Amino acid sequence: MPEILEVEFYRRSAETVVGRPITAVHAPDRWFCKGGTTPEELKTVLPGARALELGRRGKLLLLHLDIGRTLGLRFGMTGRLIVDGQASVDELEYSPRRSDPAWDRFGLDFEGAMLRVSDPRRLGGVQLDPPVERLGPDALAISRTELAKALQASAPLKAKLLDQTAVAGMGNLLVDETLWRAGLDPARPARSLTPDEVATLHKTMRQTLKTLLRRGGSHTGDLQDQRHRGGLCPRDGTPLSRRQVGGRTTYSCPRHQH
DNA sequence: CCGGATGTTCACCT
DNA sequence: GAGGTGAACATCCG
Repeated sequence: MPEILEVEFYRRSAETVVGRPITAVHAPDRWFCKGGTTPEELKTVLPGARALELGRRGKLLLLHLDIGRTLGLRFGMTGRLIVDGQASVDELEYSPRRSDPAWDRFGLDFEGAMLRVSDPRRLGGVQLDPPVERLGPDALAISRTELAKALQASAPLKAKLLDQTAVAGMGNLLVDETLWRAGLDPARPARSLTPDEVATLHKTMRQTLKTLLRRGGSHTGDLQDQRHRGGLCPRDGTPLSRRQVGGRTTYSCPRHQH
């Protein structure tokens, strides 16, 4: 997916629909409707409603509607939000360049605007009143204290950062980039971090998200070009370690990440 | 041809 | 309960 940065771009690009009434609902894929939400319900509830504002919690995009309901959009790994027929994030590595209309899993028409979720692999989804409370603090807003609390676990540091109920928004690329910059070993038990290390991680995470947001996305990290077998640490030239941590392929520098 | 890829959920173990 | 693993989703790429 889109990790938190891409979803933030989606949120911004979709601002254009605020205040406009929904005129039509496209929900051709029942499987894409999650958590008890059905195409029939969406087509009954949504027409006529207006978006009051757009929100986001981690990777979950939220349309707060004037009918007291909230529509949640998830993008999985390959989902894209298309606004007014134009993809808002062009360089989504694992999405095909051109979007096939057959991959439109959900869409809303507004007066003078439209949204489409194009998702080849169908890993995303749409849900009315999604359980936002199950997500941890948003990675772009989390405090040091909240981060420290999220790391009170024996699981690997990386696993907790990927756990959306602990911290919402971090994905595989952002976690590897952040831990590489912070000099922290992804496999360390989360709760083994000292208060100083938590402070460093917090500062580094904020700086990393800010920088990569400015650069244009999760794939613009300094580590990105070396995320392959035989890759070298951009900082010290050491061959990178490649292993599974928290169930995901993980690149880290054995020399400067501890 | 095969493996793996910015993700989440669930079943099934330990 | 916590944590780990593998499957499922479906397409593209090296």
